[in-house]
Amino acid sequence: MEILIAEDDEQIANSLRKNFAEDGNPVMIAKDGEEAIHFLKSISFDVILLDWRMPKVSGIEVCRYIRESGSKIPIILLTALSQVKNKVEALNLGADDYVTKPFSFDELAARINAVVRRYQSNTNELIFNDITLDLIGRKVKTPRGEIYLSGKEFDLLKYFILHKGSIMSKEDICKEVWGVNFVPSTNVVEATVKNLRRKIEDNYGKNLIKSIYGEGYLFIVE
Amino acid sequence: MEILIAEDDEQIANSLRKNFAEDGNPVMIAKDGEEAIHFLKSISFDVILLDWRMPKVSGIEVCRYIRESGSKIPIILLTALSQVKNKVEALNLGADDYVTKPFSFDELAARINAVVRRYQSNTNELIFNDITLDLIGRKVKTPRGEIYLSGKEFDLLKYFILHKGSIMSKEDICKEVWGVNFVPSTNVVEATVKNLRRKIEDNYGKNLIKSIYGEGYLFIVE
DNA sequence: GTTAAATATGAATGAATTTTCATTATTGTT
DNA sequence: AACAATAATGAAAATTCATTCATATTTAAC
Repeated sequence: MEILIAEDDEQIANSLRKNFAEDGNPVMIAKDGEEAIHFLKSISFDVILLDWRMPKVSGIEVCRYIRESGSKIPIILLTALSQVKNKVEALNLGADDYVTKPFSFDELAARINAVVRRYQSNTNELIFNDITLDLIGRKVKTPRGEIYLSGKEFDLLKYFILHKGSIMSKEDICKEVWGVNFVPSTNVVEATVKNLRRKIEDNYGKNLIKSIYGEGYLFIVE
Repeated sequence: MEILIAEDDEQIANSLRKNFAEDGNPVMIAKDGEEAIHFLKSISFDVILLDWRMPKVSGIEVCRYIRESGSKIPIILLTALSQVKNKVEALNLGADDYVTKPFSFDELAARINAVVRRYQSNTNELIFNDITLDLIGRKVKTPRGEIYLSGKEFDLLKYFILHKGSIMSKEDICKEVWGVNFVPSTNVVEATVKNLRRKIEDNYGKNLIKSIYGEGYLFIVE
């Protein structure tokens, strides 16, 4: 999880960096609000921690800037200002949480997780290795570009990825993808699997959809 | 905003109810965790406030129950337990925030807003009056049932609702819905508007898509 | 290896969707 | 009111999609 910390107190910043590093989370430190905005323009983070009082541009201004630019990235204010009016201002401006110094690192970490979990659980992307399904735009992105799938193919791939690693019977596939409680007497499923295979395996290079004789299909996860 | 409060201390519960009522938010009070779960089964809320220590079923158990049942509804723990380990436990279990008693009502209200805002901004539904677009399932629900829209019609309606109340030029519509940076020499847009009008206005009864001569279209919001 | 069941495939069909076009209606301007 | 520009409409054409069918291939069990 990539974390951006905007904090002018070097001691606090480094202590945080050390703690996050122990959990395996890379941290980038901006020494003021201006630098934070600069970083945000080119790098993408999972969460942003902002001190309120900083040189040049304050944390609350950075928060306002981020939300006005349309980004929904999780923001946590991390400041010594403990007055209710400050908290209310920050939260109403679009901050997701407000933690007052001094704080426990464990609590901060838990709050970050809560906020990031909520953010990510609601993203409309389904990611498998380097295949990304945009569930709203109904597009499939891979490092080699976009694959164009028809409606049924997209639904089927979505079902496969959601149930990757376990065998999916044709009954279940028909129920979910075709909305019928029986396996059609024809071979629509096989035919659609065929077309889907052609499109994604051409792009991906290797076999992803395995047939399990007599049982169904298996989307391979290594 | 419908709020469920699970709190066995009647005084606190009633004080909260009064405060929320002043802001125009209806509140339901459960006197223990069991009652909270009972309410949750039949009524839908926008946010849930849980006391930790309660008779029969504790708040943390209610929280666990809600998340295990698959619901993503915002949950705030509201308790006297101020230890970090309690906060961490609750947040890791799926709570969105943790507020310790005594607390400022204004801060609580701001935290509720933050959590609900994040929840709602990420739902995959676009709601306009009593028309609901399911952006993932690509279905349109109205009180009279489902309307079936074709792909382009759905995209167009989505664009209209997202930009309701302001005039949309054909250039912008073409860019967003058809993915082209010019207005086609033919009248695809008008033709699709026609079909969309037929389908939703039949169902809705009144004119929703207004043509602005020489400028574009306007989705009416009263 | 043979066999029967299951799955894969290419091509064809049929259905739905998107787009086009010719015509009619509406709007704002003079 | 007449005109020109813009928008609406119905129906046809073109395209895309989902499904079917006949045939080929693969699989597991004997």
